[in-house]
Amino acid sequence: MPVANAEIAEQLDKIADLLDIEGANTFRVRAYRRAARLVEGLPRGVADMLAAGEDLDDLPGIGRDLADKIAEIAKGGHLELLDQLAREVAPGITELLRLPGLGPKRVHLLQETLGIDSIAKLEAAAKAGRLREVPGIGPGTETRVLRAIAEGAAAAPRTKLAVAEQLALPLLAHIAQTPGVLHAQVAGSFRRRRETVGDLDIVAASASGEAVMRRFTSYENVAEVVEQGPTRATVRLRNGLQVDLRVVAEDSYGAALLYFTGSKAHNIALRQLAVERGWKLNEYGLFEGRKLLAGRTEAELYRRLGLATVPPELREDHGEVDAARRGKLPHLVALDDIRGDLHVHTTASDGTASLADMAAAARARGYAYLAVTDHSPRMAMVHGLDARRLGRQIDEIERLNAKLSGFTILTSIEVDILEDGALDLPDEVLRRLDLVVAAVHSRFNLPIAKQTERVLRAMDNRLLTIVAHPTGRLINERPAYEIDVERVLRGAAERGCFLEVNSQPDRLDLADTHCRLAKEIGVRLAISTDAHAPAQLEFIRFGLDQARRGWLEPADVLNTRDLAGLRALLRHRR
DNA sequence: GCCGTTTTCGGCCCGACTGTTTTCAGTCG
Repeated sequence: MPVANAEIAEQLDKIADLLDIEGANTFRVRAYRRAARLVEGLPRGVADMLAAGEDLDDLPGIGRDLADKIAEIAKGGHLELLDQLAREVAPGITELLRLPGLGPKRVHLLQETLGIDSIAKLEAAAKAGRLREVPGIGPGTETRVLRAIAEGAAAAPRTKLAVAEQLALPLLAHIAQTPGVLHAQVAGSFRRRRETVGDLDIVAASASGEAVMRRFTSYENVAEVVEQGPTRATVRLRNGLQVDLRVVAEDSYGAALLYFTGSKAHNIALRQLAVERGWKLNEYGLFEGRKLLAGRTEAELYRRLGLATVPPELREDHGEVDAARRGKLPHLVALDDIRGDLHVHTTASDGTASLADMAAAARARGYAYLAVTDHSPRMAMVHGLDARRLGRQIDEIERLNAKLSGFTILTSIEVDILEDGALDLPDEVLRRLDLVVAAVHSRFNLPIAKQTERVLRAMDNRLLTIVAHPTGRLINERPAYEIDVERVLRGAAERGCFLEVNSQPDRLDLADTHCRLAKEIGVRLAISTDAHAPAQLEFIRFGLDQARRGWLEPADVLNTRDLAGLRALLRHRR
């Protein structure tokens, strides 16, 4: 089994942590961290890239040395550097870094002076009141550390975007209503629309920071005020999510928004541009000496740096700065471009609303079409449709369509892809449908070659139109099944079929990096909700987020076509 | 450890808050 990119990133981060504790050159440490972020964001497996003879040295921030080390990890071999570091510095020591108030310097000092190299030893020393013997550490830090350990601070999973949204928007409204607040926005990975967020970052413009801070820290959902100053405060909400608020003057609002939206890598790239021009960029603005050149809006900051405004979703230092300089940023797909939904359920299988109600909801959204895709017989527990019941549904759709004008219900099904790649209904049944959505719902544990082959086999059937939730992952619950996404995408390109971006907040499958890979390979994607209730049609926003993060433009998306355009693409496949 | 029409050496992004301090290092984002 190939070593996953996430595992490689983890090892690189581990090396960075250990080097940091050891007191290595900070730029060397930074190089490892940068490499970890890069590997994490690659759309393809490093192992595959190496097998294809690609040189990792070509990647930005990766030189000969790191390329070799990454290759060594990817081959599953022991990394000599890591072994050596683990001998010099205790291997478990890196977990101490996750505690608040403990960074590399203090962790190093704790090991030197008290021999602490694990959470258990740290806890014992803190309880004995011995941490304060270490210079720079006092009773305050000791208490914080003990509390963090008690709360199990080590494992804080990231919050799904849809959940974060439900917490962020009411809080944002609360802050925006403070007298004197001119603007307020949620920045950070939330604004970049990453699939999960580690915390929330809110930026507000106001002349009186104290008033905003008081209102923020007294918000009813705040469980704890972690830190509070005149311009910055940190709180923890009742569910544990951390929220940072930063208040700036109106003249600096754009700069602060830019800064706190990140990503960190994007900011660094922008600052380098500023430095090249002899300027300085920080959260207060773009400066020439002490003179403010820009800061009120993001747009003017980008303009002064010679760039088109980069949409937040692209700010990952994945080529967007260069594209912005050359005027080649993509025109990202947006909600207005979506003409219909190609994956929804009704009460015929596991949906909660009737066919007529789902169609009415889609029509109310301004859509031109809706493909009804209930489950196939293999999904017995949800009463999947056999040929006869599907036939009845087709009849009902014809009756409804006859009464509707300017809106069309498309006949379809979410048919199971069986273990051998066959589809769960015979071709003569599938042939009657406008389109066929197919998905893997069983045998998630096949070896990667078999799982990949299974989906490729299914795509060999020219009646299959769209592969739904192609990796099967459930965020924070279940990892993707082992499947070679790149091979599936290339297979789809060869066969002229399509893959889905499933918009369910738990799925977001394909993921952003796979969207970008699909675009590079030339596979069009359907952004669908998999709605099981009328209100879930709204989830389309979350699928769009990931599509935008993957640089997709309207032309890359199947359901931006009007009905005639969609039918033309479907015919082409058959 | 990376990188280069200013450089193959000498740079590498920037500021707020905290705690433990008598002027600042470390942490954090």
